Amino acid sequence: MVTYGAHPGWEALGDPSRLAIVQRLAERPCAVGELADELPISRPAVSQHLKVLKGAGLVVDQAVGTRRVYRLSPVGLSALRDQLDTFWRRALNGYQDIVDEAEESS
Amino acid sequence: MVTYGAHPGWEALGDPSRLAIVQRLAERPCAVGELADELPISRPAVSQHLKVLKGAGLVVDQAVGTRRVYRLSPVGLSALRDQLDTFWRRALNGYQDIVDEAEESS
DNA sequence: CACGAACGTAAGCTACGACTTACCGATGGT
DNA sequence: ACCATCGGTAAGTCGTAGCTTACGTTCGTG
Repeated sequence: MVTYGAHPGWEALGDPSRLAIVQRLAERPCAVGELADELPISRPAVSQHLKVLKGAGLVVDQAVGTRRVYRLSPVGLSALRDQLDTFWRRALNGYQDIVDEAEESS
Repeated sequence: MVTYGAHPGWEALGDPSRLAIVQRLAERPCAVGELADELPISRPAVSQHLKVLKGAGLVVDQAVGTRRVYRLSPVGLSALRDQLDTFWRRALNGYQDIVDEAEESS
């Protein structure tokens, strides 16, 4: 298993179906059935994926009558965004800024 | 499976071991053996992960004598960065910019 | 020229995750 | 009160990703 203590959002976005769900939710908030209609998987499969995305803090849900509307969570996405931005910035300047000093975050 | 035509980088970063490798490479360029020493997996395992990361365009390798030094690829990371930034921005403003055009009725 | 170091690849095993069908609870309308 | 809709959960199957060991190859060094 070996969790490495990484943000669960990366594993959540690693699945193609979940990334597709996130892409749909980036366009508009959706109920479970709507997502299942647009995707080549069953509705329970979508439900399970949403559970993972919710556990990773990437989506939030809201009960509307008998339906549950899901939408993206800005706070959850910002964590991944910042980390990926760090990777990109480090790679961009050719590791120039590493020479001086190191500050760590576990 | 069902590829959805997504960027392969998401699946590449979805594995905890590969994310750990990327984190190490974000600090400094590394050879395969160096990464294997810092990680709880064997050297061939690291090699296979690097192959996936390279296929996704997230890392580039350079032969230095008998060693292969890997480092992050800015261009590969920027694609993921932009997409994740789009997700984040859409979620942040509460889908305000979508309301005008799209209208659904069931 | 031979030996060791560093790496990639092949083969094989194992475990986990993604998916399905079936079932059940909750909500809303008539 | 009844029924239909919507969604989460359980149980079970199956594919495949990830890991290891073993081997082949390249490069540098004595």
